[in-house]
Amino acid sequence: MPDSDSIPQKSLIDFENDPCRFQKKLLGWSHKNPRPMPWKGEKDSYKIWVSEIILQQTRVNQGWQYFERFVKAFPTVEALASADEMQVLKYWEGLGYYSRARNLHAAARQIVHDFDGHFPETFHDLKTLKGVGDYTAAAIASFAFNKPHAVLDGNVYRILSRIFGIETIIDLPKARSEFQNLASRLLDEHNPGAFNQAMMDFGAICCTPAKPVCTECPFNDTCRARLENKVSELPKRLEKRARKTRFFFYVKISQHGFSYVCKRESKDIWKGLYEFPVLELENAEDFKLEKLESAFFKQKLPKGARWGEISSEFTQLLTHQKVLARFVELHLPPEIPVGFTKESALKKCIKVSESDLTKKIPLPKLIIGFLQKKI
DNA sequence: AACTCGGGGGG
DNA sequence: CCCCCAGAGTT
Repeated sequence: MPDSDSIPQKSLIDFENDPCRFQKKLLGWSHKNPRPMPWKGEKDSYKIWVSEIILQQTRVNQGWQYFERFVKAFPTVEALASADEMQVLKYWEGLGYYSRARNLHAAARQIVHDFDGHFPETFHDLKTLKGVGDYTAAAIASFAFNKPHAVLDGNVYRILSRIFGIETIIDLPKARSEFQNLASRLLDEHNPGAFNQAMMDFGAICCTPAKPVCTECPFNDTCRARLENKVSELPKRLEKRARKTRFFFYVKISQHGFSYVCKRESKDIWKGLYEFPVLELENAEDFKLEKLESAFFKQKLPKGARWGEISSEFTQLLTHQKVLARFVELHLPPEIPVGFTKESALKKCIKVSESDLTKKIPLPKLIIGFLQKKI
């Protein structure tokens, strides 16, 4: 372990005053390590925008099928703006972070109305779009319009924290400005798109979160984390919080080939998606029909209604919570209308055919899992 | 500044 | 299991 005096300070900070040297190493690496992607070389700002939104907190492998389907269904900003939200969400089904889809849709309408259908080109204007923050605005500005804005994403945090040995906890707001300033200083202003692309490719392929390939890294001679044996400790993050478990008891109503679903409106998970009438329970011991009967029907089941079996457990892991669900079918005779109860949980339901349920209604993965297992 | 929004792939 | 991913919005 070399003491810190033996580390050549000058060569480490030298990148900040000599960004060209950083750029040369990075772009040299990029040239030797091409990373083909479906949207690379894309000039259509609309498609660049869509790809950036889809890729937020999402791996390329997970997102690219969605991207291709999405731009095929909505080839232009006008097409997206004139679609309805349920249709847009259906194309997002299974991808997660559904506010991205709702914001994308709303922003398409912003572009048509506020920008007269002309895609905004400046960082400032881009940021007025819903769902477009610092990262996405910089990405679109640089990729589509060759404007000098450095992107700051998870890759960039990781790369810079290691090369410069920055121990600031990256979840903290002050880290954002610190890293943004550094990234902006290093940016190749004559080639911002290529620089940003190279940074992210480098982070995805070489300076990876676990087991980075330092032997092939162009910065391995001066990387502070490597010299100090801290590669696995950087970047520094906040401790994770514990995950809470929630219990959802779903009622799948079956009535001559139709079901009832309601839209999740509250400020909670899966906003905008649809689900069966649900009773949220306090604990796993409450999965009992009496609970449903008292909550939904005030103890009195409609005439002719018949319960099915309570399903096994279905679970869905989210970042901050775990959802544990059971389903039970309620067979209803055709003549009983949905307004059979005064319960608000059922009042807002819409009646859908089994085929619309899977083809048109955007559903959480949890529900899809139940539907597939049932068949 | 803290929290929340999904889901998947890899160690 | 745990980590984290081409982040953003809300409180």
